[in-house]
Amino acid sequence: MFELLHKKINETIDITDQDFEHVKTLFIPKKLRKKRFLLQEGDPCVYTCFVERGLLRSFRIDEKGNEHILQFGMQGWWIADLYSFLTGVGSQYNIEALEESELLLITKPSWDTLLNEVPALERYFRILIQNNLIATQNRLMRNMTISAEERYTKLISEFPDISQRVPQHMIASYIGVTRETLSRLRSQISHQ
Amino acid sequence: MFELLHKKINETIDITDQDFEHVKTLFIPKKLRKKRFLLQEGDPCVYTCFVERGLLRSFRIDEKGNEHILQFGMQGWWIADLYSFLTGVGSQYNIEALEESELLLITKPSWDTLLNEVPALERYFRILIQNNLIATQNRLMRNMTISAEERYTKLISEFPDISQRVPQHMIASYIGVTRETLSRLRSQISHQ
DNA sequence: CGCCGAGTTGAACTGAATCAAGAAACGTGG
DNA sequence: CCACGTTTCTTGATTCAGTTCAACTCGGCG
Repeated sequence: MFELLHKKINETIDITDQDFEHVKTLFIPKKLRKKRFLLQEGDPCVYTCFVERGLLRSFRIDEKGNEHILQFGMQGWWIADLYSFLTGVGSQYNIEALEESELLLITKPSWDTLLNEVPALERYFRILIQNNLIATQNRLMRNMTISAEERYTKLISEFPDISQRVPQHMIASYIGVTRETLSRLRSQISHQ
Repeated sequence: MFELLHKKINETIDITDQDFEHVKTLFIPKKLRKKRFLLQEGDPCVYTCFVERGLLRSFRIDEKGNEHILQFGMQGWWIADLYSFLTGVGSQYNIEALEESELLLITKPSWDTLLNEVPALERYFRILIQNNLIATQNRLMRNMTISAEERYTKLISEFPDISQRVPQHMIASYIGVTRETLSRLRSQISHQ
């Protein structure tokens, strides 16, 4: 259950087996079935979630009822409503399993404990968040500079398996267009 | 020169005077005049920059020659091309002073040294980057969910002084519209 | 004085949204 | 294992927010 988390942490920092044993005690393993929610809009985000296996998404629903996907959480990634997790206020996002998933959850108090007791993890999380920030900045700039078609083709070339695992209307709402528009873009692309 | 940095660090972590004296030795103070560049697209981003006083912006120029602003760097904020700084590859962004500014610069080797010698700063930077990530995610979602007019009015209400300090065409390129569009939105707003 | 960057305004255009309808794929219960 | 309802995807017609191109004004500064 903890293999992937152990591997991921070891990729960025050195962690002793003893420290990792301590890490284990603070996480709550959870299986989540497809279409089940880990977090509903309005509820405080009690857990930060590491995805050992499966696939989740975090998304928001606007006034018109349209979904907007902030993030896909694939194996080895973290997913949460960060602001809600840190402050305890009601969440702006929903988090839902797109596949049957195995998760490792940690509460804010446990996370604080963990960072104090295993200070080396500060660096792990700093680098994790740093990479996430870089990726989010890139996505933001892409949304401002390139067309919907380019955003689609780049996404597919970077995450080829996404089109097998995620329904098209969700890919549309990730790149920031309607399902109809993405459908038309795809048919254009296939007719060269 | 280091007052604001000291204050900012002290707001998030406890740092001894001795440690802060050490911090001081690793930064390079620099004054940058209006319209001068700290970083040009293509050059590696050698420094991460703390803004003691003044105002900078980081931006990209697309194939059509349009500017897109990633970030404004106000007093007390950090600014850099993070990816270039961390990896050493050529930068995607330009960084330019919008006002006469006083900066504190640190190189990657010095920053690495700093984090190893003053481990408490890992937490400071983790939290700094965390807040930046939250803000960037919010901006991304706003771009996908609300109209240009709303993005403008929200920006102005959150940073009221921005409209005094930054020319309108840069505000336009920050919210992701052309200068003409922003000009029209503003005249609509003023005629209720 | 003349020039340049910043802002405004108008007209034509366009990429994407919206509204509407139907076809295909899926999965759940009987 | 089939039947039915739901979700997903497609296609067409229309509308709309924002872009593009072009011309003009204003203020500051060398």
